[in-house]
Amino acid sequence: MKQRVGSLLRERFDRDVVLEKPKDRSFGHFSTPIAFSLAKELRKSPMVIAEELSSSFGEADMFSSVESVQGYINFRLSETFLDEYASWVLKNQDQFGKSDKKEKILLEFVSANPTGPLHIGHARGAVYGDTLLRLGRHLGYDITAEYYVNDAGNQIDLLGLSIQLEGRASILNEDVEWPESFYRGEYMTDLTIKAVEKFGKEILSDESRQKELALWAKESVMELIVKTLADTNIHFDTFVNESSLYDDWNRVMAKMGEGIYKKDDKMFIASSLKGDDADRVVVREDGRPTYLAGDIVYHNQKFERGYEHYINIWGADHHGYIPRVKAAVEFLGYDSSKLEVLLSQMVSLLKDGEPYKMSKRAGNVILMSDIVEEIGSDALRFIFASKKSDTALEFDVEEFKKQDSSNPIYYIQYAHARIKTIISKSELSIDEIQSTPLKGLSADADSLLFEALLLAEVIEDAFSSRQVQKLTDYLKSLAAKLHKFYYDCRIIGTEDEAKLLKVLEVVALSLKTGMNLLGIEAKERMVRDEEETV
RNA sequence: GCGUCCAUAGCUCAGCUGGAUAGAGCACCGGUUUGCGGUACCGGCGGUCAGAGGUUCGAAUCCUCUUGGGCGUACCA
Repeated sequence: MKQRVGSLLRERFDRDVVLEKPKDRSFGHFSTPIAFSLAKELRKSPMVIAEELSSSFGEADMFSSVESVQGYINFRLSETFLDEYASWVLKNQDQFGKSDKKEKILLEFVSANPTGPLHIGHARGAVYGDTLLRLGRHLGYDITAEYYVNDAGNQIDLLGLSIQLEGRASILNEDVEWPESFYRGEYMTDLTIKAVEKFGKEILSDESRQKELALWAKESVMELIVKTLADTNIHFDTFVNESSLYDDWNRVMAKMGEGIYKKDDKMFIASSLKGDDADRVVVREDGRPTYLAGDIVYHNQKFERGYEHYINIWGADHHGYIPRVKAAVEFLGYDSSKLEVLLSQMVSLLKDGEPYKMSKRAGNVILMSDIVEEIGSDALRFIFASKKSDTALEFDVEEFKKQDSSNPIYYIQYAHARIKTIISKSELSIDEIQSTPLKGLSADADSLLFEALLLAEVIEDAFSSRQVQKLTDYLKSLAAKLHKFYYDCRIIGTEDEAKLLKVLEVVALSLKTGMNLLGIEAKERMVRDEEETV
């Protein structure tokens, strides 16, 4: 819609035209301040220019009016145009807001270590990534959702050791010496019990079997992670294990060419040549690779698989890694601008006003699965999707647990359910409603319809700017308009019933499409939760 | 120190390809259609957009500096 208006104006004026939403809908559907920017070169006042330009439009079927007001040019779309679009959308519901993008994108997100369950911080990145995935696919992009499993290195050794220690302490009742860092928490107790069931108690005291134990535990933790994600409607296409990448090690190092060098028996990446603060160790003296080594082989593998664009979603605490990985990509001979790293900022929690420090090793974490269980996947997804991902977010767990109408998800779902209810109450058939021409709509109905049709623009904007909160904001505002309209305007039994229901159909479709893109269920009927009746 | 993200209403946050009077929710106060779900709607209260310069016809939005915070600055992941 906006694209069509935009391209029409571009042809007309032979330049890009800024199109915006007028502050007040009574001005029209779109407006442009172009007269202000033309004022200087034409040496005329903006008012005069706007006046001339607007009167030059005359008869264009897209617009019912083009007016100049104080230098702005305001466009009002014709009812014919809006009706055609509305009718098309209702006939082709699953096409609403789709586009014909083709690019192949590899989207990597979550990638939490397989050493423990997902916590609330992971949940944010997971929701952000999955929402982008849904938006992108809707627009036609060919996106692969990938999870990188760090199943090599220290943390895996530590996982095996932690289970042994836990078992020796709690099952064999030995006095054990705890190292400085180790994994603990409820899941470790469960894992240890399961490990003993599977392997017998002997494995707890046999240091040589630590690796075996760790690899088994890793699989078990991954199952847990996958289940938690699935409970939030998040699914991955591919999982890449870090451990599987090292067969390629020598070839990749050779490919790095001058980007890699040996010094003091260690291997370094010359990342300082590519804008990093310093060169980084890739292989230690004892031959063990560092964390960065995995990322180098992994990114090489990604680029060899051949996508047009790569998106990584990382926790913001990893932002220092961006220059290193980009440097590696360049040394490998690829265009690092194809790699886009998006950061998901920290989530800090309060509990009853007190800071709640998250630390996986301490075992004192808020688990994603617990929150999903408490407030449901829909609310969790909505809350994270509605906050800019690169801004730190703080909230009180207690408040997060509330399940009343202060949660905007209920507000939006109620709007959708209200429409479905009223349509079921009407005696008109769906066909009668959808085939009614939209003529002579009130200003409010016209405005509501227009707003609902804007979904397509919102989806495109939200994805291309990677700002998924634009969609939640839009849905909140559309729901608010619906509720207000519903309150102000009687529908059933009026002579406008068919037209108005058609408008509401479009609103419902827009809300439903938007919610589905957020991975949220659009309810047909709201059922009040069983409250504890006192 | 350096890098990076940020600072908008009492609280949580939108708005930032520069544009018409800076928005929403929560909280607080007061109201609501002889009608379709009151899980709704309306009004009030509340802002030197951290501060200072600059660019511009026009700045919350762009640039510089200052202040105050989060995160990073590992041969940890």
